[in-house]
Amino acid sequence: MEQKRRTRIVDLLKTSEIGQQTNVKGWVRTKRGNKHVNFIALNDGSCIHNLQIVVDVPNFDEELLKRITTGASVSIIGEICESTGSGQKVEIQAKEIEILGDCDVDKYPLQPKKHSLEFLREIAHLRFRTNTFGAIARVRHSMIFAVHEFFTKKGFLNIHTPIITASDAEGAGEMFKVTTLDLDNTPKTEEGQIDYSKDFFGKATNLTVSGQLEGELAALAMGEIYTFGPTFRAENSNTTRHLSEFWMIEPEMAFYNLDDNMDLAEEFLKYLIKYALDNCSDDLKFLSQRLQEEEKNKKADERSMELIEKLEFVLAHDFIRLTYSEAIDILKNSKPNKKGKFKYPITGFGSDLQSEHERFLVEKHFKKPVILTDYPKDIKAFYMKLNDDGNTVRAMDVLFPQIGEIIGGSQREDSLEKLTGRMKEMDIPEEEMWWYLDTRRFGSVEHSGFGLGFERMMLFVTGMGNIRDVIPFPRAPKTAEF
RNA sequence: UCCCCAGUAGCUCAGUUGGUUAGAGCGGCGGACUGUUAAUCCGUAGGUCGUAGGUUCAAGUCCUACCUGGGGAGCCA
Repeated sequence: MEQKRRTRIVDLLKTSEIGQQTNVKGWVRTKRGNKHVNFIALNDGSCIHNLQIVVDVPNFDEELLKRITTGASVSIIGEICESTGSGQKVEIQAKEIEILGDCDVDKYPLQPKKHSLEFLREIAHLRFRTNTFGAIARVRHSMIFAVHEFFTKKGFLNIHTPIITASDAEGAGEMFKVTTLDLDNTPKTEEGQIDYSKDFFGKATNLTVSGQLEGELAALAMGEIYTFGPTFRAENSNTTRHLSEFWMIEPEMAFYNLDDNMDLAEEFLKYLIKYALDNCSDDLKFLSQRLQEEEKNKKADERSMELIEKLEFVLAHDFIRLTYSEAIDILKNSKPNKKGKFKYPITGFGSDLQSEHERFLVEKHFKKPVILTDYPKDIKAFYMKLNDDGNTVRAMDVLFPQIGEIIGGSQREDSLEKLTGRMKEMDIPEEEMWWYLDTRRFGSVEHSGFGLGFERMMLFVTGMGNIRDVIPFPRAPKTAEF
């Protein structure tokens, strides 16, 4: 067979070169027809749509056609034709068919029918071959690109922060240990503790839970920076919103106060959403239709807004900004609180906001994304700037419908004295953080930053319900198969 | 980690107060149809009822433990 470079299906479907010969390669989704003509739906991952291959059966060997089964890979040489059927504009009239890889239908788990997401999670190595996961993979790529484009346009530098860290003081969560010690025979100190001085790095090391502290070092020299890398949390979290390994975007900006920080966060989220609408419309339409079918099984009052409509709605409206104290007042006087509908009733300042409260504010009260600021210092991290009231810190959480906290950020404490004071209160050892504190010793400036969980953004943009479906190879407790 | 729900054919599920030979749809396979759109129509094969114990004359069905999956909570992004 003549080996010409193949044409991608996404390009063929846009072509006007009727009558031209072309070569396509891909995986068979379905084959149907009769003894005279067969139709192959071929997909090569370049777009959500399949290309229809028309096969005049008498022109081909019967045994060859039998091998064209769901999942088989084929190379087709044929002529681009206007389709006489109604499902597509162009199709390929096959001249030569080569089976690249057979696919035993008795063993291949993907069938030409609808599969549940739970089942596909068990065969995650093959789920790229479905419409849904193909669409998600393409949207995910577009979102990655949009992140870099947004920050590049704004003059931010991308900084690679370390994945292995020695710092365990940040307190963002349980960490995965990194070691080359023989776990069956660990060296011990005189006190009987594990002697990490004998370990690879000469000290105890972990996988990073955040690039923020290192990001601050860069920001306090480069101005505006962002990180976009893998992050690890060893929490035993079993939810639809948590992963043990996820990708986080953390911008950090010198000379930004909390208001600047909020402006940036809102602009950033809207940029990503607009990018998806502008560049992933076919995939989003497919994901939306999928969701609409699922929604049919729900009660009328539990149905959510259509996906694209929802994305456009978020673009069109300002996020609501209010302080923690204002939120507490709203919640305290809310119907569910007065009627005792909250599992955790709101009594006043200091109450921690539970998901039920966040959901009430976002989904019932404002019906828009909400940015909550100025939380009590006791429920937030040590590095957040203390307000003049001495009680609250310049924190901000961006809350999205269905997802909850999508962004957490703050203006950072730039006073060395106040920062070390907070560290003492929270029992964070100063010695280990000397390099971080140096930023406050030498030319400290007002600065701010936030962290966006990339997969949470993916949940929102794709409308998917489980975070394990928006990352190709999910890592979660008891889950590391693929 | 806690609470709730589920596990029956390749997939999605039904299976009555415990009772004789385990059911459907989809998918597969065979056949029919000269252009189909996850085609349609006819036929057909396919089961260690999650695992291990227990109760009972009798267990897919009841009890216990464990495993797996899902939903919710907490932790958070």
